[in-house]
Amino acid sequence: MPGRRVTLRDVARSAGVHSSTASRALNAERRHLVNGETAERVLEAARTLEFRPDPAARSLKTRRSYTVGVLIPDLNNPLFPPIVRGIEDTLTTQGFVALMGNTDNDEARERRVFEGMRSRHVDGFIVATARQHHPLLDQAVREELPVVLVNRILDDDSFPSASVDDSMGAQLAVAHLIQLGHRRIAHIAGPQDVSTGRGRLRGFELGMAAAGLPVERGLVTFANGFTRAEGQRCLVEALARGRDFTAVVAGNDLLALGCYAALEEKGLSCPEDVSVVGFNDMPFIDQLRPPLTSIRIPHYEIGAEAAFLMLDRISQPRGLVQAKLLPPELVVRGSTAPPRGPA
Amino acid sequence: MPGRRVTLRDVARSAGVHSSTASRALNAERRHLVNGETAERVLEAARTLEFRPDPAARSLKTRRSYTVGVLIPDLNNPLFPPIVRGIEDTLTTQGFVALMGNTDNDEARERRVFEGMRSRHVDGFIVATARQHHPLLDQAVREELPVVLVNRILDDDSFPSASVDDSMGAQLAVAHLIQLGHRRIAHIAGPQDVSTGRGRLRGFELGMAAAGLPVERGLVTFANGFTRAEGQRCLVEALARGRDFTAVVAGNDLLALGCYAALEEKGLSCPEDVSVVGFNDMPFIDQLRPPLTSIRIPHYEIGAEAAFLMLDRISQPRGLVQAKLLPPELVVRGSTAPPRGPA
DNA sequence: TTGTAGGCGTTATCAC
DNA sequence: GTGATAACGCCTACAA
Repeated sequence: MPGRRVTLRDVARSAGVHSSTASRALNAERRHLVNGETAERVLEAARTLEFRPDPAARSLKTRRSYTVGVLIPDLNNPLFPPIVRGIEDTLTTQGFVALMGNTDNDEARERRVFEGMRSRHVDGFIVATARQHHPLLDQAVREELPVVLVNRILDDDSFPSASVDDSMGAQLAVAHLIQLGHRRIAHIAGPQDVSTGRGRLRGFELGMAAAGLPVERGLVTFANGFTRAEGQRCLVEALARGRDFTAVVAGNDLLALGCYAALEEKGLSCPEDVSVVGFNDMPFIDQLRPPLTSIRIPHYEIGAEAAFLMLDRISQPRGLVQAKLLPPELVVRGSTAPPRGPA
Repeated sequence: MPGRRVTLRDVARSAGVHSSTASRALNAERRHLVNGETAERVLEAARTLEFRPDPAARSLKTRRSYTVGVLIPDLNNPLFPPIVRGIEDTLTTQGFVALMGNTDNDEARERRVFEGMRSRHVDGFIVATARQHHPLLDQAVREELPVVLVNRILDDDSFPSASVDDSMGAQLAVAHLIQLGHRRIAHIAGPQDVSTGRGRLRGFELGMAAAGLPVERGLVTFANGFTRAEGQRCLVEALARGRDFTAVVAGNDLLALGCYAALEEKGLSCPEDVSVVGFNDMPFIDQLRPPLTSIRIPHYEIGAEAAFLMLDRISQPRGLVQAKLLPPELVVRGSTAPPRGPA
């Protein structure tokens, strides 16, 4: 029934004050400049009128758009929906909104999306696509646009970031297998040009070292992508070198699915012949045969954390650059068991 | 290196005209009101100065934002990522951008998201959350904001919509089972207050009728939600009535997963004892045991189609109201087989 | 503590 | 065909 939109003046009129007073009362940072009782009246009026400040008008004045650009490779990757939700839910609490863009890891597309957002004056970029060298990030920095990385880290800590402790995750996986009695453990490592691939490999090595186990050359195989096909190729390759391992830590769940396929192809069974641990705890992997043991990553929380970092950044562009590292969690299912024979 | 932002006045000054003239020259629709030569000069100036109109200012005046709000229940539902990508990819080609909001089917949250978008002057709403009665839609209509439904239809054709032919999908499933030799087929029907639930039930009935098979009372069980738990509950219930069916058409894949669980619980096997057909062809259901036969829905295309309808709507608010119905496709996998004994 | 006035960048509506 | 002026809704010096 309101029909027309409610403006600040309407609120002011209804509260019997001037619009500037209303403005002050409604802004938490300037509320102290106004009589407590008056402020209360304004807030009350705003509430009953369901006043919503117009971001366009505000933006015109403050040079803020209350909008954040989110760059992800591909929303269809099940990793990203929960991250995006975490981002969105958090931004919403502060009246911000997210513009989402899929880049498909395609440079031209990435640039197009970036420009589209920049021209809409986004207040910052949350980026999930960071490779080691990234011209877009440089440009954002030049234009003093805040950038927060999510789920990826660069080697130098030049950007705030929210991600999972990949190394710890891989260590959890290795420790679990060792506790089951495994001694010879293989690793299908993800691409080494992204931080997740590197971190998990390092964790694997650290985990083995912590148990005093050598990581021999043949135990690590490098995948060219986080795909099922690559997982299959790599494990087949590793098996071809002579199956001297009883367990595999896969760089992520898709690689683990590839391991399932490779084992089936070679007539081996999981977990009887080879235990498999995934990474990410994707939806529905508990429905696989066998249900996949995996490292659960708090994706939603990572997204939320990234959004918090962005909000910080927007209000304090020169603030501390933080790298939030969230702890992963081991989820034991049916794909891991003690090794068959004596090690 | 520009440092300061370039405004319309800068362009005007540089071209030696008044800002209103510059504005006209830069707007393709009003360019004819201005001397061709002058216009050329303005455009040239704009180009060299790298002028970018401020969307906030423009939006404040025109109430247009080149932005479309997308309301979905929950991005984590694997249905939606491809739909959203279809929407986004299509909008992008016309310089539009999507604001995404998750409602969790919660009315308060829905309203908040809606308001946030409205206040950002979105040019329209693409809505995936339509139940039969929907105050938000009424409000949008009152404010003359275009609304397009995606993946849902209302009974009256009051809104443009893009969705799949649910009835045809269920008919495909039934026909497939009949061809395998099944005669007594059960249906786990989804909630009847959403169009997908109703459409699939109708398709089931039509498919049975087309084969001259009766749909007896006990063969249809109604789920209270599209969840695995409900699927399990319903099939257990159906089995308890006396297992006189050899196949089940589930209202969607999650319900089908529940059927798997129910069969396991009762010591029955799929497809030997009971064939199961899902609906949606979610990612990774080909990895289940057995891989699930399902009805594939062209989600990306549905999203793209919805975006096209929205763009039409924005340029012609009074245009024809179209309901696009895309055809689904049967994907046969391991969960369906001929019935064991003679019917 | 509150009000006044002016402006953010753009476009619509008048005059000329 | 072009220029002047006012407004969109909000914020913020500055004055009272």
